[in-house]
Amino acid sequence: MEWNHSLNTQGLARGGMKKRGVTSKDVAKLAGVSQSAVSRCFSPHAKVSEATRQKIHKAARELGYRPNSIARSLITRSSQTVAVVFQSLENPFYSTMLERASRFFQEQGYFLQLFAASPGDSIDDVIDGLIRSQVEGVLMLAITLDAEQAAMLTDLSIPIVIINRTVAYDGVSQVSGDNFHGGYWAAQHLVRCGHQRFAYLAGLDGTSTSDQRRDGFIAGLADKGAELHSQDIGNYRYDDALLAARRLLSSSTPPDAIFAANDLMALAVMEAARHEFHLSVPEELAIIGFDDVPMAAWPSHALTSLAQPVTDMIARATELLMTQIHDPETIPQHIKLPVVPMVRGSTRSLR
Amino acid sequence: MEWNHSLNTQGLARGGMKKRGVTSKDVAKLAGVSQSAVSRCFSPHAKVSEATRQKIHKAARELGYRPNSIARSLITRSSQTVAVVFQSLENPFYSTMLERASRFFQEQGYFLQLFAASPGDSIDDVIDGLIRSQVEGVLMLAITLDAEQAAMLTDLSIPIVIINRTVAYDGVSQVSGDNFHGGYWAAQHLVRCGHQRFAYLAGLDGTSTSDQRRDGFIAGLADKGAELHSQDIGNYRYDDALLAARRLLSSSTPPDAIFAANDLMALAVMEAARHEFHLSVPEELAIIGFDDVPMAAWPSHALTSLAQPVTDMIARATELLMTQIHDPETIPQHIKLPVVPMVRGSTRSLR
DNA sequence: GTGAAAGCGCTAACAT
DNA sequence: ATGTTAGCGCTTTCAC
Repeated sequence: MEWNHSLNTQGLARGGMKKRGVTSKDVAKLAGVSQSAVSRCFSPHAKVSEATRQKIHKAARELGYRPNSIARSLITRSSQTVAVVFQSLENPFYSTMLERASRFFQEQGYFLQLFAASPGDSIDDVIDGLIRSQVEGVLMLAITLDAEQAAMLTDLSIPIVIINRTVAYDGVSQVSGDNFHGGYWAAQHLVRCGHQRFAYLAGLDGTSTSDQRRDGFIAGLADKGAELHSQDIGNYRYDDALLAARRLLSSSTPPDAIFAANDLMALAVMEAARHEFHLSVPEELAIIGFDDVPMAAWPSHALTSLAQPVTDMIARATELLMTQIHDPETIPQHIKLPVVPMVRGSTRSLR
Repeated sequence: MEWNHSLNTQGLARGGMKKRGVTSKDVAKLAGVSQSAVSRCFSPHAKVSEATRQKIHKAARELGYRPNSIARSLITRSSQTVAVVFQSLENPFYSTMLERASRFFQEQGYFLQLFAASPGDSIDDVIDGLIRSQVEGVLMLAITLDAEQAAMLTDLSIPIVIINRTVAYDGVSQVSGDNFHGGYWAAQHLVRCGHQRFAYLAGLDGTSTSDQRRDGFIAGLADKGAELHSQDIGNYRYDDALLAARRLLSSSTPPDAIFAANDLMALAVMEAARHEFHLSVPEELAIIGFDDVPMAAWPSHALTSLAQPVTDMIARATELLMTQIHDPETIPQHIKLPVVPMVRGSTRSLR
């Protein structure tokens, strides 16, 4: 204990020196109890007498003791940590979800580790990090895994919930909007409004959301005897969508209706159409987005969009993850939530 | 080892059962070496012969071994984790910073733990979490600490970098824009454009950014012989700013120029002015924001704003934090970066 | 109710 | 270069 003595006499006084924190042993010594008594005292179901509880808390407060959760994790084999993996936070749809998830897990007494999946890179490095840090569950924000990657985690009984992407195998939970019907509605609505040349602005190539929305859009057109006039890709990003919009609208026979795979891109189309091509929206160009981010409702944009129930989605996803963490027998679920058309000024009124 | 035997014969085969992960001991046994050899093999400066390295890696790959970083953290007393604490991610200014920070720390081999500071609540709970989880550094996104709270962390030699808030004491680093001069410029610009009634839309009450921008604004007005006509508060949030804008513009003598403490609020003012009060911007109402988020530059908004160098800010902050983590002797710095006026259509042209 | 003792999975001396 | 040993700070039997 001489070591701790030196800590208290000079370690705290001088700045800059790397010192170890207060341990349960220090508290035990000051309180005159055993180290295990201190440990019990900081456990939820403390079997300690009121008298010792007092002594220990007093000593703990004096020393500024906080249980080291790393040591706790090692012995209990539970990190009390969940991971959130994301691609990009440019879309407020995802930053909102992250914020909600963060608050939710924090309330549940869990820590949240954040992992960024770089667009180009493989996600294997992220998976490695997830396993090394022993997270107890993973929330994937618009991240796809193949079956093998998912198995790496689920084999270690680390549950996964994927938001806004669908995968073809079981074993992971997923929560997403009804992309197909969203696309379908967009097509039917545009046809009903009397448009002729329908373009699709895709999100990220090969993502389930983008593909399903496109498939629904094409099916919706087909059922009205119409077909896709043109398409381009905007990677779900504003800047890329701006470039795509310019390409689409520069055509000698440009589309008169564009369905974009998310609002961010739809708004880029709107900016380009109005301010670069001087088209009136919706008379000369109708635009529909997806997500219904708050900006879509701003009167300047008045973007018709398919609202994804973001509050519901993140709540279902986080609760599902917690359930699976607490009971590993829980069957992973595939939840598909309805999307709701929000008709605004970026599409013509019917008739 | 009988335990591990049962693990391998049935644990992996059956699903749903909670099993422990592969440890360095398992790998050692399979490779026919000591456990410490395995440990060395996964350390940066491995002093192992090529032969054993091969054997170990082969065994590790076979078993799917990954070092348990919790155990490593316990012995090395370093969690390889930094924390980011935020209030809200509604403003893309912060979600962008978070994304950048996440990628930066990940590249440096650090984990990132995310903590949400609830608006009303004290952040003592967050501080408790930071200490318990033994983070090695803390990035505060627009979070203020008082001296005592900061000392809790710095006494444990956990460096803190505060972004976009300033505090009056030393011991923590801070990176922010030059709020005062930003406000000063806004005032001078509005006066030069010929406006008469100047309103300030404050951010969150008592935050350094909001106060400094207001003080600069008032000083800028005063130097032109003008003064503040009215002010209101929007809590840095879109919705609250919308309400504030309605209050300001409903006055019998409404302002003809509003300086908002951030772009999100400025855009709310713009929406209300144009679409609810049918005012032309900038002829009847000039608007200036702060931050220069991407949306500000969209032609529909063309918001004059004071650009904060977000890329620079987050880079300086993260690098500073890493420096302080690696060398505890590093003196905390207070960095104030210049803000750059971006003149756009929401203010009249001069003369 | 309380303490002694045995680890959790790893790293880091210290021998060899 | 490799193995042996002693912990990191905590939780959790197990006696008492």
